[in-house]
Amino acid sequence: MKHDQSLGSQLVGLSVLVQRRHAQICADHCLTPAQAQLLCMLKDQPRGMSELAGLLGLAKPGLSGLVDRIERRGLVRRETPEHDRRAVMLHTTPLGKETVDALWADVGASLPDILDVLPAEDRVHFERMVTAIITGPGACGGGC
Amino acid sequence: MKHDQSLGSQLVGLSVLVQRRHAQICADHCLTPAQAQLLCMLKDQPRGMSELAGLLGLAKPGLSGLVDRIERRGLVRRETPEHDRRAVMLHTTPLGKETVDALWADVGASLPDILDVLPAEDRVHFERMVTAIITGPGACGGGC
DNA sequence: TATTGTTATACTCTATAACTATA
DNA sequence: TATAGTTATAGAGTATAACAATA
Repeated sequence: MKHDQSLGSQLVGLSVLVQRRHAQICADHCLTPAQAQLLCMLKDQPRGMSELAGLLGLAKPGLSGLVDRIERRGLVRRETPEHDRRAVMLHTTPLGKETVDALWADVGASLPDILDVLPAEDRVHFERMVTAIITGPGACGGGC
Repeated sequence: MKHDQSLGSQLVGLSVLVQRRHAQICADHCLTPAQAQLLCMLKDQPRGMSELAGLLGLAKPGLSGLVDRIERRGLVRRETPEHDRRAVMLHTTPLGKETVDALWADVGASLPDILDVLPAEDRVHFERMVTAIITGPGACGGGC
């Protein structure tokens, strides 16, 4: 068996493969991957800008712009809590919720296709290992 | 065992994890991930712009700009073959070769850390499965 | 003074359309 | 006419620095 790539570069290859497909699915829903990730983190609870910037691994100005663009499209809404008028809580709108639900349904339905090359019992094993990796130490919450 | 995420979204999560680390390693070498991927594809052979655009999944104008930026830094060199003076062959310079070799050594050395949560025999199995996925149908050559 | 966010600026990546030079 | 690349333009993403408002 040929083995001319390091495990590191194979992981990058897998990641590129997944991200290309993911970007295509996002585009089908008129979203960018960054917007999809942001929406996903707001799906179940509103969050403040600083918290979100941390979760997404972004600097705050970058998040401000990201939020501007999807707020313009009516997918999220900025709200100022009374107890701290510096802060902003970000909520999804009903349209935003609907959009992100439809997106993740598609992601769940078509991304796992890339595992079709594996025999069924390997797919189950693979899934367990991926779960361990993304919930282990070093996980960044990026996948939402 | 809790299981509240689809396999699709877990794959995206893994991919985000890998890409964040990869982007950091690229930054340590003063490269963006797109530049790293381009250099990697030129590592062993010169290529034409159209071929590269296809391999990278880019439109040709996007590639022109990408090449401009790393050519300015002396990592690649445009060359016109005599037999077709419309064409451009892209070569890595010695500096480019050195840079990409150092980068991929670091990727190979530190990216596999994310698998430390798995027992050793699982890591071997995981690696075999990743190899199958990225060399299977649907593979895009993106990982280089 | 410290914290929360935004504005200003700049650069990279990427897309589409129009263009140039060569075949 | 068809092909190989480039230029023009635009929008998204992200970074740093400077700023405003509130605590």
